[in-house]
Amino acid sequence: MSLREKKKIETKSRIFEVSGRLFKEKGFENTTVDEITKEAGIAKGTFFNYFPTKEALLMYFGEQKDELIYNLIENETKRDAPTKEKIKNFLVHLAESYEKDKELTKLLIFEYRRYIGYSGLRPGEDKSRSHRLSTILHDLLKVGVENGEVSNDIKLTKAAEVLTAVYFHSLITWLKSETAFSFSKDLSGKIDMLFEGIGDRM
Amino acid sequence: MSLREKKKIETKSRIFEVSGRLFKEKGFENTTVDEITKEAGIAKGTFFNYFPTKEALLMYFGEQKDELIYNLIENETKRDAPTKEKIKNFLVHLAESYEKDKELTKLLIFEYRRYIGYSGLRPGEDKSRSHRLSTILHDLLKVGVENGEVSNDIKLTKAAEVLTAVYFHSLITWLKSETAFSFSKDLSGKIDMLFEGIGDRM
DNA sequence: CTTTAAATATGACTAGGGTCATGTATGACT
DNA sequence: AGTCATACATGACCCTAGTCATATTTAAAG
Repeated sequence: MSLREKKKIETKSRIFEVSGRLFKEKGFENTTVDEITKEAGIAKGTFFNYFPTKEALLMYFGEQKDELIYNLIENETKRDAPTKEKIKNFLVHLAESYEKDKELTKLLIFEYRRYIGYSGLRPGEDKSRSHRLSTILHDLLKVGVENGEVSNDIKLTKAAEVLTAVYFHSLITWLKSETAFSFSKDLSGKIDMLFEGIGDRM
Repeated sequence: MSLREKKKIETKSRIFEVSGRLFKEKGFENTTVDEITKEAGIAKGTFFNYFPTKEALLMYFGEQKDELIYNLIENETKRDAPTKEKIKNFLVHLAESYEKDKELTKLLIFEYRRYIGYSGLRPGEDKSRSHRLSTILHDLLKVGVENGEVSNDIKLTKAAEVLTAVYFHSLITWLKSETAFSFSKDLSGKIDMLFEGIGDRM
C-alpha cells in the first residue's frame, strides 16, 4: 500500500473518530465542520474531499453500523428453524440493536431518509436500508414457500415489502414516541398479525 | 376583523402564492427566501414572522393539500360498502391524489419526515400524517369487526398501524422509483395480502 | 387629537455549509 | 537525483437560512 493510500485511510478514520466523539458530546446539528476539521488537524476543504456533505458523514456511520449488524444476523438466520421464527428473530434482533442507542438511530434514520429521498432523483443503485432488508426477507420467505410454511400463492416480493414496511413503520413510530415502549415487542406482535391476516377466517 | 388581522392574512397568502409559483418553476432548494420576499414585496425578516423556517412553509403546503384530500375522502367512506372495499377505496384514492404531482409529493414527504423527526423530540401533539391515517383506518376497521368482516381477535390499533405502514412504504418506494409503476395498483395488491395473511392456511 | 404600549416590519448582520483557485506532497519515469 | 504529472490539501471566499436591535404601524385610552 502506497504512502498516499495510507494517509487517505488515516485521514478518513481520523474524521470518523473525531466526529463520532463530537456528535455524541454535542449532537449532530451542534457540531460544525470547522470543529471537526480543527480537532482532526486538517483544513476545512479537506473534509469535503472525503465526504461530499456533512450529512454524508452521518450516512457513513449508518453504513458502518449496518455492516456489523447484518453480518451478525445473516449468520444467525442460517440456523434451522420455522420460517416465521427465523423472520421474527431476524427483525427482532435488528430492532434490539437499534434500541441500544435511540438518539443515534434517530439521526441516522431521519437524515438517511432525507438524503436517499433526494439522491433518489439521480440515477444509480438503491443502496437504501429498506431495499437490503427486503432482499433478505424475500430469501427467507422463499424457503418458507418451499417448505409449505408460507402460502404459495402470495407474491414473494410483495410479502417481503409488506414485512419491510411494517418493520420501518414500527421503528419510526418508536423513534417518535416519547414514552418508553418496546420496539421489538411491538414488532413481534405485528409480524404475527401479518402471518395470520386481518380478515376473518369465518 | 381589524386592519392588522387583514394584513396578516394578506401577507401570509402572498407568501404562499409566490412561493408556490417559484417552487414549481425552480424547485424548493433553488428558491431562496430572499427571492420569495422580494417577489412578495416584504422584507426578509418578515418571512420568519410567518414561518419559523423555510421548511415550515413546505409543511404548510402539505397541510393545505391534506386538508382538501382528507375531507373529500372522509365523506366518500361514509357510503355503505364492505369494510375491505372502503379501506381500499380510501387508500387508493389517497394514492391517486399523490400520483398527480410526484415531484411535489416527493418534497412534501421527505421534508415533512425530516421535520417531524426532529420536532418529534420536543413534546407536543403528533400532527404527523401517519397518525391521522391510522386513526381513520382504526375507525373503519372497528366497523368491520362489528359486522364480522374483520377478525375480532386482532388488535385494532395494531392492524391500523400495519395498514398505515404499508401505505407509506409503498408511497416511498414509488417516490424513489424511476420507472413508472402505479402506486395505487401496487397498494391495492398489498391490501389484499394483508387481509389474507402471509401464512399458509393449510 | 395625543399619548402610549404592543404588535409587526425591517434589513444589516452572523453562522455555518460548501466551493474553488492555488499550493504542496507523492510517486513514476529517466 | 532530477523532472514532471497527478492527486491531494489548503483556506479565503461565497451563499443563504436565520437572528435581532431598531423603526414603523396599529389601536386603545385619555
